Amino acid sequence: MATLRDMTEVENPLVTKLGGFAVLSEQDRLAVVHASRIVRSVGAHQDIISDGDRPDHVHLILAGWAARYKILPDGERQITAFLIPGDFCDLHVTILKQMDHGIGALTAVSVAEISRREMNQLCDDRPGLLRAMWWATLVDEGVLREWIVNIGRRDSYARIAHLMCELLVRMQNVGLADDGGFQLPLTQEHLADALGLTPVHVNRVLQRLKADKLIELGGRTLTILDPGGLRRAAGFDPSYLHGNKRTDR
Amino acid sequence: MATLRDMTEVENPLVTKLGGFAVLSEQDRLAVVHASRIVRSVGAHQDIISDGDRPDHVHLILAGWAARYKILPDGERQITAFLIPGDFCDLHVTILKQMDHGIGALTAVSVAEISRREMNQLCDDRPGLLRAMWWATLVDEGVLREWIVNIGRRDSYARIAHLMCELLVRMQNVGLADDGGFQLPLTQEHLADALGLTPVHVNRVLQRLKADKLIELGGRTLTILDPGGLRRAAGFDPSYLHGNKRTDR
DNA sequence: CGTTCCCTTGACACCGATCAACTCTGGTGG
DNA sequence: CCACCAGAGTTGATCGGTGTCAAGGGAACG
Repeated sequence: MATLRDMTEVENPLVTKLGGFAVLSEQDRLAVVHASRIVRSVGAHQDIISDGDRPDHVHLILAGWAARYKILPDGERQITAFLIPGDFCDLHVTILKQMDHGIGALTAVSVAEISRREMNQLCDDRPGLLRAMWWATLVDEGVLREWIVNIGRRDSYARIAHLMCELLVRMQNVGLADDGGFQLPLTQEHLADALGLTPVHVNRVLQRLKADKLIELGGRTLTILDPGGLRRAAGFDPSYLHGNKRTDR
Repeated sequence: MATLRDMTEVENPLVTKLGGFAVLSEQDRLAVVHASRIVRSVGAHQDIISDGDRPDHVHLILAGWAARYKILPDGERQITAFLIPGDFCDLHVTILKQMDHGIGALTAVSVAEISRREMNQLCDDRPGLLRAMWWATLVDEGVLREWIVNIGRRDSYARIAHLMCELLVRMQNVGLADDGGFQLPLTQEHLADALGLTPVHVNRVLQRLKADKLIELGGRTLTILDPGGLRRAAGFDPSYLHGNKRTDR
């Protein structure tokens, strides 16, 4: 029978994600799990970190969805990233004076809080982990660039399709999705704020994606009916996610 | 009379940029200059690095303008970053298998090529530099996020104004601009590809910015006539650039 | 059983795209 | 020195994708 400890190890999404990139030793895995032991729960619609904060520890999402966002003077919101289990909120923000954006919980979220000191030690002691976390950081940067491309140059139909393709791969990389789909707890307003559209228009485009038999979306679950068709509609090329062993062909 | 060597030291834009963030020792400065000794010239419209490359050394822009870009299946281009003197093209790409985007020279460009090994040594020997380069990396990430906000939520007028505000600060940070303006060698098509607009529309908006006496733009030089007005029009908040001592109030 | 999100729908407005000239400028070669 | 040419900027007419506004419907939850 699995002990609670075993289960925590198995389910740590960061271990899953990094393990898809590099071979981690048993000690690497244990070190990550150990570092994630201090957990804070954040309710939906609460900030995990606010604009202007200077956190003294690093936050790692263990469960639930969050979003990086900025608020404009006129009150409009732009989401710059969706954070899912295994994602760091602020891996290196201690170098800067303060956060230049907020991170809000979209659902109930569990975050691990890892002290600066422990983080440094982790990187010093386990170069394999350091390298793997570097990789994760660079992938995050690639995602940012792809979002610029998505918002700047794709029409609303391809844009929404592209986001879904990306989220599918990322959810697979942490073991939270199979080929058929995953839990997507976002409202149409969240999608709109991430994609530079209005909720009304997102609604209409989602209906077209459903009518075209590319997806099903209801309750809080997204089903990908036609992965190839969705990728084609999106012009999705996953190379910017830099190959997880699990999801690469 | 200044020797060539002296001039190189004084003018190295990375030294200027990092010096705006942290106090660098004379040795730090010399180390940067020494590392930048191998220079390659790239003609306008040439790629400095192409999509799919796996460079074995790091590229640092010493003079001229370049752009990160991605080409979509339908041939459309999206620029995801403008690179100016003092900017790294690919600071950590050696961790990844290959580039997921290209970097093209917009003007004639001088790039320093710094070997992976030398880069590592630099960071190991000079923790002050390591920290300063971390800072530069985090600022680059902040810029990416701000571009998402810019394209996603600002109309074309504020969008173009915002880019100009950003470029002004960044050019000031490397000593290539005063309060009044700077050399801007971009075509209207470059601006369009960066901002998710068409060249025709960029043209019309530029005319409005001129008519409103916010800027002058002709030849290859941008003059900011009304910095306050431009910032207001853009909704520009420079905090995402994380404070250079030179340009902070 | 009511309240509160969230989703949905329709009519209409408008920003920015598209298409197709035309002009200007700087560089090049005769 | 001038004629040409290519690349960049400019202009006008028109189109269409997405935004806006306003109202209604439905499901979850106390």
